[in-house]
Amino acid sequence: MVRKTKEDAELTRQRIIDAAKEVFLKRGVSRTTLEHIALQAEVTRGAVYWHFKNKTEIFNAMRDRVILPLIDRMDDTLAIANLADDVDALTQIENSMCVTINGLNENIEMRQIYEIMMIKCEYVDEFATVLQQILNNCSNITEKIQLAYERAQAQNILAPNHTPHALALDTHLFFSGLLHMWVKDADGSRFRHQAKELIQSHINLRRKQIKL
Amino acid sequence: MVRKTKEDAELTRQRIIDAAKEVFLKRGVSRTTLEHIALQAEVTRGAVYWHFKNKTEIFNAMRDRVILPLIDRMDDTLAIANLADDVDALTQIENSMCVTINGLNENIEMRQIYEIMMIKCEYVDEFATVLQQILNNCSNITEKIQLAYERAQAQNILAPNHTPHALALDTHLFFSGLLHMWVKDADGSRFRHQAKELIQSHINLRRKQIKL
DNA sequence: TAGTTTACATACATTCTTGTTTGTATATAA
DNA sequence: TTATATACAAACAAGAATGTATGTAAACTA
Repeated sequence: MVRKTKEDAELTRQRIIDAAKEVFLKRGVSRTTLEHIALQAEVTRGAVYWHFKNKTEIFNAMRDRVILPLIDRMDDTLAIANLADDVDALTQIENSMCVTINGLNENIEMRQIYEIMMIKCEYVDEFATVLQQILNNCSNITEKIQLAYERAQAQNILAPNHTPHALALDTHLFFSGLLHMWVKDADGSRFRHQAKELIQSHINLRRKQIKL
Repeated sequence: MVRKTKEDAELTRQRIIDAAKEVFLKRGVSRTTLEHIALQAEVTRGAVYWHFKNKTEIFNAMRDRVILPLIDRMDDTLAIANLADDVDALTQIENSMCVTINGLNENIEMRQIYEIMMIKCEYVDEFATVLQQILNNCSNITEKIQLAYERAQAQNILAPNHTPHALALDTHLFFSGLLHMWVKDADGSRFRHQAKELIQSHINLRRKQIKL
């Protein structure tokens, strides 16, 4: 039997992405051949070439599976709308970071794809554009964090003598480093188990101390 | 003419490493072939195979050129010996980070090799061990930073309510993120130009505020 | 100064990948 | 119900890349 229904076809497409993810993780993106992916997906290269133009397209499809939802969630957590709730702006920032860490902890796929993107992919040629997207994303997030810090300042919960801009950059770099280490620390002995404490302590450093 | 003197041979060895660096940067480590490297070095693959067993060995040789000296320099800056000078422990930490940023600013080769290691290399198989080395290095640096924070505490220049351990991890993650962004921000528009200010502000956040 | 080793260049064999082409059974649309 | 497009499998062709084997002239050594 060859021809499948549209639903079946979409299913194989997803299985190819799944397969690619597994192989990318094991062998790195560059060393992965379409044959590897096809084998893992239990189809032939014919199927792979039918659904995707090349490896880059598969990579992007895989990436979209986690990146798009994630950005949304971070945005949500940092949104001004949440001001209505009882969380202050600093807690908002803390939560926005914890949301991502939670995602990594609970969602195996997200963990895998992050690992691929961070240490199993070379950002050259076609992949250089991905890097630009990542950088743009960083700018966006930093801006939103800065807005949150400004709100924190207005709420008078921020330790004095620091500008929201500098704080936002510092937080973003901290978080960026945390994500990298979280991913690299595969056995979880160094960073993973204390990620949340690190985030808390990072935010507490910025909180105005209550005078006794 | 074929046979060269020992000095000449060492020279071609270095030229091969130089060439590898250039090609790695352009094409990524995986996509680089020994033929590419040979061409860039204006030798044949025969010469490359004479000096190196394979691509991994070239990569490691390249890596050693910057990693080994760098670790030494960071260690020096954080060393207790410097206590004799007039720099306090927090300034020591600040300096240790600035030393690396300075290196990146001034040393093209260091910049290039960092870029290769961070975004142009896939850490799988033989390269997985490199990742472990990097992680170990991170632990060492964090420990030394922690010691410096403990000294800062003893010097009574540290803001209260924060443990040296947490501060050290936070600083290390910040710095790790900074390095990553510094490298990714190739056009220098986002991070490179303000790296030092970011470091300063990161350290100032920890400094006990002088009471007015 | 003759033999040996070095520092490569050249040539070869093999395997891996890729992209394309062709074939085909079956959904689906008209 | 028939024509066409779909969703693949299978085969093909061509080029890359690797590792090794062989050749060789000059440097070094005894």
